[in-house]
Amino acid sequence: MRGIDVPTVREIPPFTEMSDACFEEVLQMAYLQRFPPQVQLITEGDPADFLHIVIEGTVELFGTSNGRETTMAVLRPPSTFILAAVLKDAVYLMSARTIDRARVLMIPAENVRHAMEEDPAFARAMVMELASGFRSVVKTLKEQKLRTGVERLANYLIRAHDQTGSDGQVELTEDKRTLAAVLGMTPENLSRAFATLRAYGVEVHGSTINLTKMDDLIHLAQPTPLIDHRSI
Amino acid sequence: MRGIDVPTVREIPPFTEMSDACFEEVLQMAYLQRFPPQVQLITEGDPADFLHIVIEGTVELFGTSNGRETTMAVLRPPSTFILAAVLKDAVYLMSARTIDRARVLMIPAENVRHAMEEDPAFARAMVMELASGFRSVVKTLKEQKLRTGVERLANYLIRAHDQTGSDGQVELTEDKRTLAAVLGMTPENLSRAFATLRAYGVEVHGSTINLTKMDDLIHLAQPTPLIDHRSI
DNA sequence: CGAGCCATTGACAGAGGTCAAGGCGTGTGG
DNA sequence: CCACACGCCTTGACCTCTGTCAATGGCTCG
Repeated sequence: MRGIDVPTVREIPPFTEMSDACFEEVLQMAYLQRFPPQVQLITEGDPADFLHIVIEGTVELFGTSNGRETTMAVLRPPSTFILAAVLKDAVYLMSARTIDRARVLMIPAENVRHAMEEDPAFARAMVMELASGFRSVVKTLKEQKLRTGVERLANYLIRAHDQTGSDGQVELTEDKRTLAAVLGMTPENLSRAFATLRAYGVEVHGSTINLTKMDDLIHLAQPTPLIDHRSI
Repeated sequence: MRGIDVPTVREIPPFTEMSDACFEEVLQMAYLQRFPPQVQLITEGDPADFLHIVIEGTVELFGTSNGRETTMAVLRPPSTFILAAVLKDAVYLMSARTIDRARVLMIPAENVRHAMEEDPAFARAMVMELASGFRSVVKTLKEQKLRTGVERLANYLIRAHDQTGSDGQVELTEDKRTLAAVLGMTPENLSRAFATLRAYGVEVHGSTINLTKMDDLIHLAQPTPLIDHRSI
């Protein structure tokens, strides 16, 4: 293994319950690499040679077709990505690039598949990871098809609010350009969506957002655990 | 097992490589049920008690929120659905209803998870199924976000054409109302999309479609294996 | 033959993208 | 210290895509 802080990696979900022998073997051929912002890590259509795990920083998954581009997900640690492609020994369906400076652990696909054969606990963890990923994409698709842009923004703010202080204030963790991509709209449209939400007590001061009429906002957003509850 | 034609079930992908003992045990508690058209099989938000496998007929997965509804997928045999919810012992994220008359095999979630622990071949088949499902949803999301309605229809016709005779003729396997749902648009919009495609050699005669200018149609549709290739 | 469903078409409205212009803050260089 | 340039965000005008509502025509089935 190259450049790896072993104890840190050992605490990341897919590895916590792994046998020592398999852990050793998997890390044997793995890389831990640092990347500057805006570096493309993988390209859709390429064979899936490595399983990727975000250890630090932020990574964006995106898709392209017909000259258009769309953000599929934004990942923060600890997140595994392109697991399905690795298991099926297929090509990547999405591309990935860093947003922040980031550290990414890369494990050869071969070793991942082998470790799953050998170590039932690791296999179970990977299956759970895959199932969670599946459900995430389903929620994203539901959100995309069932909500307007304004509603997606409102629900995003409510989620961010619940996950942090819940004190009526939200600090955006990404610039608005990126937030627009996450929410599946253009930056211009995001500005308009914020303007629309002013009537629902959403006050924008740079990257700080105050929510002064939570009841009104929730009434507009209609959050549901079947879309908004991350990790269910 | 109740009402099950054992040899038939044995030939369905997840069961082909299963050990006899596990196969017996799984089927022990399973139901094979017949349903008339338009019957709701599962409801989003309910706990995932059974893994479902479509043996015959057509099943639609759909999602609801805020009084709106959207089709997530249309399944034909042999298709497993809601596998992720079963593995995570979570609630359904989608609802399901029959379109046709259908036969569905239902296996208690408990037994599925137990069989995966006991039978590595079955576990592997289930993981492959889950990974394939994941990639399907990703493709659906990409198609939804990157293509207009007209483009989605054009690509659907090209896929249908390639999968059947490839003789310039396509026979629609569902009524247009359902096709519109599959493509994520209203029936009115589907009609207009067909009208738009007339200029690209698409001639509609009831449920028979003639494609007389494949080159033009392909040029418009810009198909890509990373969205359109089913089972990659 | 009539009821009812489906598909089609037209008119309209809303959501969202594109293009262009301008404001504001930050940082750099004179 | 100020001037300028650059990037990001915002705003306005406009257009496309899509959904909604309503009316019509065709088909099937009782």
